[in-house]
Amino acid sequence: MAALKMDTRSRRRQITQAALGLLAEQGFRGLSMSAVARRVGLVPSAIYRHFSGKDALLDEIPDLIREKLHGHVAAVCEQIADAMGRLEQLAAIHAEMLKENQVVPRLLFAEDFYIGHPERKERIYAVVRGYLSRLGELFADAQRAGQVRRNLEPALLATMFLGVFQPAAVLWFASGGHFDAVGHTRKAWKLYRDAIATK
Amino acid sequence: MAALKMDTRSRRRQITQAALGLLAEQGFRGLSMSAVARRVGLVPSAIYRHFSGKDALLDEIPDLIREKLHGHVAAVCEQIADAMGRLEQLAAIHAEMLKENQVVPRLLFAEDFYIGHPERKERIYAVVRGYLSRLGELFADAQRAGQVRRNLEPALLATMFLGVFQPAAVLWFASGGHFDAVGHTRKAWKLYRDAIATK
DNA sequence: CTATATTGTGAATGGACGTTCACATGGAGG
DNA sequence: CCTCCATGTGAACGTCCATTCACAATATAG
Repeated sequence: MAALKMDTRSRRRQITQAALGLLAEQGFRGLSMSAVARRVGLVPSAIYRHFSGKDALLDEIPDLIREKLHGHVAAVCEQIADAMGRLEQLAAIHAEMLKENQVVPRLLFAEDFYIGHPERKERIYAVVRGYLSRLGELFADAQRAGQVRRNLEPALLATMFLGVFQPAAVLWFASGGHFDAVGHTRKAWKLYRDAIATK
Repeated sequence: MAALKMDTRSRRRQITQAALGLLAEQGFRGLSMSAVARRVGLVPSAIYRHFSGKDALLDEIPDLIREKLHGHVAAVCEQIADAMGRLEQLAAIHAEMLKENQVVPRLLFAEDFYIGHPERKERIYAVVRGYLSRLGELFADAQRAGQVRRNLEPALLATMFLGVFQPAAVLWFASGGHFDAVGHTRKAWKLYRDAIATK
């Protein structure tokens, strides 16, 4: 029954990843110390060798999400040079990776995560704003390339970009995975692209 | 300390309303039997005179939400005759009533609500689809009135309509009420309206 | 006014979860 | 090979919550 020993550095990574996985798959409710421990093959009390408590573990999560989101953008930017092409690909990625990206709304609407920890909500908000700001840069690129009308603010463009896949994500989630989020996102993107394109 | 007696019919309504209020204000976590009882001025065990258990109480909630959503549409349709005017007003209402309408995402992402009750998720999905279907009719009206291009499916139009205010709602929520959802929704609606308008 | 059914109360129960602690174990350095 | 510290274990504790139950209070019918 005894689990292999592991140095704290690796174990911490393993534990935070397990927590993120549980959050994505089962939501905040499934994120119990027992469940985390089970997932890494340990006993609940063993977690306390590496984290002072559940709070310390939860505090790691916003950063993991930020890295994940920015990872998507970075990957797209490496593959594609065209500004609008990048955005189109990003929309598609969001529609395809709903399963993993459920973490964001699930964490956002998990009250237990904020109760007594208002700074956590601010951190999540900062992550979202950071992502929107990055999207805004992409739209500004598209404007400089003459692909998007210059009278539209990048911040508005970025926020509305969320509207391209977010409703589809919600419907996909509510339908238990049946709603065709990829198809809807493709159509919505085309409409949005034409709406903001230079005439 | 003894609370006034009340017939089950009225008490049930009072209790379900209290539950809905708690859900809107504090989220699913705040929806404990003790909190519900406190809000109606009773003791937890008294709730069981009117509901067989928490499950029976929770089962009432989707219908309450449906009535609320359809109430918005009905009110707008009474006030305004023009199809596009109705939709514009609906978008504005959604942006203004974020505080109350938080119930929808809060319930949607409350895993505790579904665990062991898959039919509840289906019911919420049915409520959302019903609302989208109603929105689709409004867009079909606008198409018949020659205000919206006929080659766009009403279902797509309705879902994308959610994208007009939904990202603003999420940002408003994440920012703790600071994000200007009303302003963003107004701008987003204008862009969307022009994108789908007959040329 | 009195009897009875309905509604409200307070204490107690059981389960889930986070956390602690005394003890066991394994692996790296002497 | 042996020692010692970091890591893992299992049992126990406190808390919170939903639920139950014996009892009290109240309204209403007769």
